[in-house]
Amino acid sequence: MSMYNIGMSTPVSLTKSPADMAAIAVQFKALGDPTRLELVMTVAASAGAEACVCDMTPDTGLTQGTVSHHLRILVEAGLLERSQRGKWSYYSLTSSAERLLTSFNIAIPLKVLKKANC
Amino acid sequence: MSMYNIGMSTPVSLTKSPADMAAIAVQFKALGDPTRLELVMTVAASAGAEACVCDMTPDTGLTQGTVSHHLRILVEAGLLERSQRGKWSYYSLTSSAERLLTSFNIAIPLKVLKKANC
DNA sequence: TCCTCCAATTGATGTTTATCAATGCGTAAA
DNA sequence: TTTACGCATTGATAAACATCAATTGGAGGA
Repeated sequence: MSMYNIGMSTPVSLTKSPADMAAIAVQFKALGDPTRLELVMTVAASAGAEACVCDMTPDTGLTQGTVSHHLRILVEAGLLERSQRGKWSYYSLTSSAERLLTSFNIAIPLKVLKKANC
Repeated sequence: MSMYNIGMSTPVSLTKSPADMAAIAVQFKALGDPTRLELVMTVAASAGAEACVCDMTPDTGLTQGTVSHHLRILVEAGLLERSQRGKWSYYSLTSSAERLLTSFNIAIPLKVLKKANC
């Protein structure tokens, strides 16, 4: 594994393959739209950590079709999962999205906060 | 600070203001382009943690003007800094970008890896 | 079976974006 | 003061994207 420098000469190892980087770029791109970032936050903030389209649509001010379109992009990026129950589609965070949000300190699991003195 | 659930009912606190979220979306968007992600990685991997346009242009296969365009977007997103010395423009990571890459395990400072048993 | 409801899909449209070729702007060397 | 070099900027163009209105597709309920 090759070594490089980052910032003030702190040694680092670059650990991702080109395919990994491409997948990461797709996730970045998916979260780069304010509407989609809001949707992900809404899911994270929902009771049971899942939300259906009819819950999310009013907040956005967009049409149902557009929200559905954004949710599909988030699913294809590997950030949301879809599960249908009856007439409703429920979206929840993938573990990948959870790690991502936690890493960016956007949503911080309390058990991590409690370990802060580690 | 309001409380929510994430994943398997793990309690979390959402800590970012709308303005923060907008800025984060801009950074996600900037990194959502494969060329720009590559540019950031190139800077991170360069000796002295900085690179000039003439170094980065050949790798991308794009024209100099296009690379300059992407670098400007990264600067405006707060991910890169520009410093001119003589005829050359050197780009380096902002502390924001360093934290971001580290958080995503794209580039892992070794001193963090050594703390892995924490 | 028919009707209602939720969500996905389609087609169209205006906007944004990535890209190039060409030009302009400093800086330093000749 | 020319000349050469590195980089930013501009204008144009084609592709990608966000959005809406309308339609389609399932899943229950009447």
